[in-house]
Amino acid sequence: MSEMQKLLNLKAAKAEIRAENERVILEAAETIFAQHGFRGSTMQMIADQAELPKANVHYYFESKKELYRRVVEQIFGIWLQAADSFEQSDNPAEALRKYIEQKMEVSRLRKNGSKVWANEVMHGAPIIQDFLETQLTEWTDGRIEMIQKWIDDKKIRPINPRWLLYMIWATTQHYADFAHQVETLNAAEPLSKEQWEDATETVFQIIWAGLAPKSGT
Amino acid sequence: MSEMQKLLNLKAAKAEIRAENERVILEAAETIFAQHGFRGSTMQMIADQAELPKANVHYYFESKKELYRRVVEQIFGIWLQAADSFEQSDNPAEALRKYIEQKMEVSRLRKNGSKVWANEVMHGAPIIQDFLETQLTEWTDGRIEMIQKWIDDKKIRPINPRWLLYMIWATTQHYADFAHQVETLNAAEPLSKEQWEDATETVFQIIWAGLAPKSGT
DNA sequence: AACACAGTTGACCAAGCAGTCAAGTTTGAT
DNA sequence: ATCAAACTTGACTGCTTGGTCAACTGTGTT
Repeated sequence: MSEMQKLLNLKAAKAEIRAENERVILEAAETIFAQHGFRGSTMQMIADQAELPKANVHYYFESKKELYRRVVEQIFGIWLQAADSFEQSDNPAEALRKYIEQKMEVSRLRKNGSKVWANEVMHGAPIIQDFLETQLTEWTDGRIEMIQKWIDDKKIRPINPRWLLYMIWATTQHYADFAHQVETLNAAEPLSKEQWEDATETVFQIIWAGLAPKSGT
Repeated sequence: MSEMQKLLNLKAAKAEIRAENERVILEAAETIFAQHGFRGSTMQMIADQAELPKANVHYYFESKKELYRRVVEQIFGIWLQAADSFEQSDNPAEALRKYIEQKMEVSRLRKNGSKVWANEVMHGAPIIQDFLETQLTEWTDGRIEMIQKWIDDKKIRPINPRWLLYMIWATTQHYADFAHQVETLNAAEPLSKEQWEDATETVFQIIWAGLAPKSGT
């Protein structure tokens, strides 16, 4: 075993502990930040959620802000990933269906992340303003161009693509950000699998019927 | 001047001071709570915004929670008021147009209120859960019945009315709650009057075209 | 056995904050 | 002029909380 190899083994073992702990803390932080917002969350709450002493959380993340930033960055990654589904088809109906389905899945499976993102943006995006200005702007402009092309090709009716995108974002995120309201209005029950599917289908149906030049899928 | 009259005059004068100060404080609180959330806002910030000493704010509102509750209750009133516009016509297209227009106006003019509401619901509605369970549930059930009747009368295509309502809420509130994102994507400019009108019209057009049995308004 | 080093943890501290209080001021009535 | 009652306000207090620190543990190397 060379010196180098030994060092690498040691580092690998330690790195694993570090990776696992960071994962646990990030997950706990996402939950707590989603429930209480940035200021409403305490490092103690996050530590309790992660089942670690508070000082240990500070060992892995310099500050509360740093931890929060990491959580928000993670969400943005997921957001972008879902956004890719827009590219999977050249057919407007299929592309939109895939994107809406994907965004609804994110709302269902990553409810906490969506809430943290919503909170961050609602308070003026103090942490991730640069993401909005660079990556989000680029992605949005690209998609607008794409939708405009559909319009030029008479594949969909002429509407302002920007407002269409906002409509999709808003509607799909609503099921995460306003989950509590949705559940209260659903006799205090979480939506069932069938309800999620029905809601997804309805959102797609209304939007697509609203866009199609004549009718049909 | 009777004893009673004198007392009433005094009371009226004092009541005016009280009413005015409460108004100023509530407005300041709405702004600050919208920007920083409940925990992120300090009584000092609210006092500064209202241009009053902090102790004076506490003279009019027992506690931060009490002040917050009053702000949220006020928003709910506005929300319900906008909701009335749904009733103004028996014609689905007109009723929906009025409602969407009204909700977009609320988003434009009462951005801060919308944000406070969104924040409250997102964090599990700890303060206004009773409103959700009573008034909001009643209103929603009523509207669902109404939309169902439109469907039964073949005035609109058969969709689940509940998801339609959520779609309208989500889309219109998006322009208030995510105003910062919308502005960032609009070259850091607030939407112009024309853009607001265009967005409103597009939202209505897509939804209505998505609902109409055949086509046209 | 001695060492190095990443990880763990209870105890502590300084800053910030909601809420209090007691001493003032203003206003209208007599 | 005097009084009462509502309003005003600077100074204070006790608690919460982000962050630190120094002592400790576990593990693999020599």
